[in-house]
Amino acid sequence: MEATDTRVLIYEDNPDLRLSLSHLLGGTPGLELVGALGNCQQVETDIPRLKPDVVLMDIDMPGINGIEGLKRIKAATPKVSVVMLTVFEDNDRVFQAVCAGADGYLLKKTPPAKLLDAIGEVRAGGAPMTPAIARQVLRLFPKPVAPRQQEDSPANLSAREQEILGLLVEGYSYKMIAHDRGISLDTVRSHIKKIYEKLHVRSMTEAVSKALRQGLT
Amino acid sequence: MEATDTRVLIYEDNPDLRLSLSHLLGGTPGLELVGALGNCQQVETDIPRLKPDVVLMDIDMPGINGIEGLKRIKAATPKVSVVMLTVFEDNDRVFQAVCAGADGYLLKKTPPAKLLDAIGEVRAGGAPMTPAIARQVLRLFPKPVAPRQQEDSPANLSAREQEILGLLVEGYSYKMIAHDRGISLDTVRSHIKKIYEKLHVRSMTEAVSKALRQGLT
DNA sequence: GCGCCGCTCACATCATTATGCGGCGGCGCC
DNA sequence: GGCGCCGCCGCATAATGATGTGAGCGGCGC
Repeated sequence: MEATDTRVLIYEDNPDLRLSLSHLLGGTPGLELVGALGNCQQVETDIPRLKPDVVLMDIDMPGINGIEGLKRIKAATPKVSVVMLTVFEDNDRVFQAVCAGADGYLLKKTPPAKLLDAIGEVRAGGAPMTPAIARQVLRLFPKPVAPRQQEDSPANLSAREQEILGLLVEGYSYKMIAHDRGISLDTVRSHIKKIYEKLHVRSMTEAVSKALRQGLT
Repeated sequence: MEATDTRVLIYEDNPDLRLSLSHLLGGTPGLELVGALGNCQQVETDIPRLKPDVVLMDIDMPGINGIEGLKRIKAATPKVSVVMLTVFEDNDRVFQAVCAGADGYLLKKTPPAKLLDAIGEVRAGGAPMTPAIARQVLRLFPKPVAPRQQEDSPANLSAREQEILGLLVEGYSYKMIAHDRGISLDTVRSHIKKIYEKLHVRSMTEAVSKALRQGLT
């Protein structure tokens, strides 16, 4: 999938740490270190110039801090993934970073191997963060209205059929359903055939679409 | 430091997985498996009876599902930590789980060692989750604060890609799309490949599910 | 002009799904 | 007891989808 290396840009005001991060990333196959800067004063021009895929952003920096840098990056080029680096897991910083669209949040003491993992994860669409920070995020999460849909329309599907339809909606394949439910592949086929008949559809996508739209989930 | 073992309770309807989880946890020093149940019909009485510190809760269960079980636990005994287990990291489930107060969210395919780590983390006040799920949580987050434009970002899908995704949702096959839009089958494949990459899915059903749930239609 | 991106197309290969045929045991109903 | 519905299982074939590699063309921005 990835034809080229992942381009990584570092913002870190501590020269020692900047250097060691540079060495770490520079010496890793699959990664290309496109820059290691001590501040993000020129972040707006740095990004288009260096075209990073992933930015490692220290939060505590003189001048423009990491949160502000993050905001500017996300405002101009939201595609670029930004992983925040910090020493403390303080609530307020996490909150601000999350609101500003951070794609990950790691402690500086994160071991090198984990850091490299994290870059891979963020490239794969993940959001690396330490469990402690994840907890902060969950705590910050407001508890808004859960758009509760009322239970309705048995849609003449049997309980088993509804169950399997639910799994299809979740993206399960026949194989996965069979394995997860401990039944044979042929049985899954059998159930799905009947579901199709009852819903008057002829493919998984139609069934999923109908299920979601009619709230059979 | 722990004077007593961590008491763990499992809810998992798949007998095979339930058994292997039981063996894993039962054979781990520092953990005490207090139960491994196939459904959470009696969750309100299970908890005070078994007094778990940590609950591993499968999301997809017949009868009372994991989200509902989670809510009931949190309503009665919020101190108990609940880690959700699921096969797929779909947006809606994550959202519901987070809103209901889940303390962690892991994939079933999580390797045993990681699972044990996760139990330790949650006991230590962390919130174990996979990076991909963490990302979901972050995506869910900024809504209430909305520091800037909400711009429901078409998920960086190009116009053509959205168009084709729309047809998938309608239940069109590759062939039908090709014919309908007057392009070749291979072109349809090509577009869909890119859609999958951008949505981080691997099948039509997942794409359709994601599209409908994220309102890309 | 050059590079990047979106859109187009082709060929190939393997995996999964769709469909039709059948069979078995259990359960509730008249 | 027969009948219908449900859940389970198997085999076989054809169609469709998933993934990789590669390539041409036109527009846009620097």
